[in-house]
Amino acid sequence: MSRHWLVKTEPTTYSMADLQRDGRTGWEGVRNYQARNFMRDEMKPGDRVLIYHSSADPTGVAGLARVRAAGVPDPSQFNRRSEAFDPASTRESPRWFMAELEFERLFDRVVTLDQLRAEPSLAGMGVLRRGNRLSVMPVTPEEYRAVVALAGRKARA
DNA sequence: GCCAACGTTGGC
DNA sequence: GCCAACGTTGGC
Repeated sequence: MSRHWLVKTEPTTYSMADLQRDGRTGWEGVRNYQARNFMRDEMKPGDRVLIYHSSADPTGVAGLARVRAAGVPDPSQFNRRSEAFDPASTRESPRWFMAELEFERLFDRVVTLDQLRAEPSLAGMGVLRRGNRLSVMPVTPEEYRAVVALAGRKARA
């Protein structure tokens, strides 16, 4: 059964528009064990993903992606020049894993944090929880659908 | 830039 | 295995 996810990114580092341009990307640099475990053990190809812009104006869900692959060793852990370099990790036994995400849709407007908070059906959503810092987390199918509904129809060309 | 929240590290 | 210090996240 396919699952649904929310992943955070700071758009000054990598934005939904960047994903649209690239088509797909490796979700590198996540260095939190819980987030890693989700990407290594629970994400599956085809899963749907909400892309959330944090430390942004406005903050909120900026679009949709799909999991192309999961449990992929994160190459940045081996890159000395990367901020995410991990000298303790080896290629034989990598510590960090990532997902590969595929662009699906850029929302016409960000579904803002305020909008998410105002939506009763999203009251239990992880990203709204106080003090939440997890950058990869599951969402329920209902939450996913509610966010897509808030984004509205795709504008006509 | 502030600061609350919380994960990680390391001394013991 | 405790827990204080420290670093990071992320909204404001």
